[in-house]
Amino acid sequence: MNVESGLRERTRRAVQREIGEAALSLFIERGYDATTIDDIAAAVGMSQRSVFRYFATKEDIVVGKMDATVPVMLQTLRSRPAEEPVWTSLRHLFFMLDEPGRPQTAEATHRVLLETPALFAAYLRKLQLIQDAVVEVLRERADMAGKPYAVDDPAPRAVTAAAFGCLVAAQHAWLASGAAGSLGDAIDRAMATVAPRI
Amino acid sequence: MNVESGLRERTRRAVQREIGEAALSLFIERGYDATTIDDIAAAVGMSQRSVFRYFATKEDIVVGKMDATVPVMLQTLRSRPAEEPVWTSLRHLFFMLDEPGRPQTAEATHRVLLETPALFAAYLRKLQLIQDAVVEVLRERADMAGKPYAVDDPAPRAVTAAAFGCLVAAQHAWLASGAAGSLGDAIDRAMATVAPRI
DNA sequence: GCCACGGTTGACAGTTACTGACAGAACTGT
DNA sequence: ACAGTTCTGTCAGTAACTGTCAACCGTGGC
Repeated sequence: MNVESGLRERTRRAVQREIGEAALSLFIERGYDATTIDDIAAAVGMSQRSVFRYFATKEDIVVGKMDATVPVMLQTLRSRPAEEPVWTSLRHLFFMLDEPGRPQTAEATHRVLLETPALFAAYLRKLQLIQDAVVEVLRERADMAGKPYAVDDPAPRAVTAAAFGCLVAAQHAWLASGAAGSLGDAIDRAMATVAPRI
Repeated sequence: MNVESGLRERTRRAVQREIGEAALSLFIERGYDATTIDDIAAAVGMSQRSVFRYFATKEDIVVGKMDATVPVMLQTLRSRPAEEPVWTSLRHLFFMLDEPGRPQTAEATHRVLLETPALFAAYLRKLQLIQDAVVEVLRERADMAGKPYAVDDPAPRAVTAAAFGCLVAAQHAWLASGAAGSLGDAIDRAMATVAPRI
């Protein structure tokens, strides 16, 4: 039994998912701060202690699921052609954030995420961690293309930060517009206003 | 007696400053998480309750002082010529972050700020709040220059986010280099790698 | 069918960041 | 000196965590 697919691991993920969905409903319904861990535990019929066995922190119940998308994002980035402009490659990272499947809850989720101070802060920090991983891949990519960045060259980090900044700006703009149109279009518009100097 | 300069207000700021400095020393010395509010209160000889009368949260002891720089930043931005490229104007916002006067503590402060998860998250969120104010001024500026942004144009927010992203990237790069050179130079290098599409 | 075992769970106690209430001390303007 | 405001410490309470431990439960060996 490897780590990936044991029964234990599967049930664990199922429980985690169930807690996450119940918690998100409560957060959307009555607000993040007004929802206690005990409320969430009661909603899924377990003790507070057990909820903390599945999520390290309350914020993690919302932003923790982003960890799962990181390997996919990195794989996406690695699979892009080496000659493609960096900005284009970075834009492809954000396609998976376009929340396929639940159009009506996407807005409510975004609202809770961006408008709850504690959650928004946790989200921004998580994005920074993702950026660290992305920068590493960008460096790999430049190495393989025969044009490695100097170790102290801030370019990959700065360009990545600019792209993620555009992402957050797009999410804000999209929410402000009442979630009119697709989030993907909002990201496109935001990223069209800035570009790396090649 | 107006709000600005009464004796009460001055002593209040003095106490706030004293708490801030004592807390920062402790954070640098033994780490943010390992320092309790009671430790800080004891260091300045007051009760825990009183510390919370000067700072809303523990993170605020570190990032709260940024609030004071916001009006200055906005004034700086407003005083820039309207024809100046936005990117140049934004770069001028960051000059005041170059920490004049305390070169050796600047590195330690940055390290605590960027390497303590809770603090880093609070810092990123604070930067977002500053960005909101900056975006407003950019819109004012465009209005007065006779070329207003459309209400749903993500450009000012995206460009601002990109600039602040470069700032954070520069801070990371500067720290990673062991604080070699000035932070201002690091910001220049980071911002040189990206530019708005005019 | 039974038992040993690793992982899971709930109950409990403890720490820490915060908040509200209140009474007394200190300070301010007159 | 007095009245009103502000500051302060104390106390009690909430909520997010964390460690501990005994009971429980599904899996595999016999």
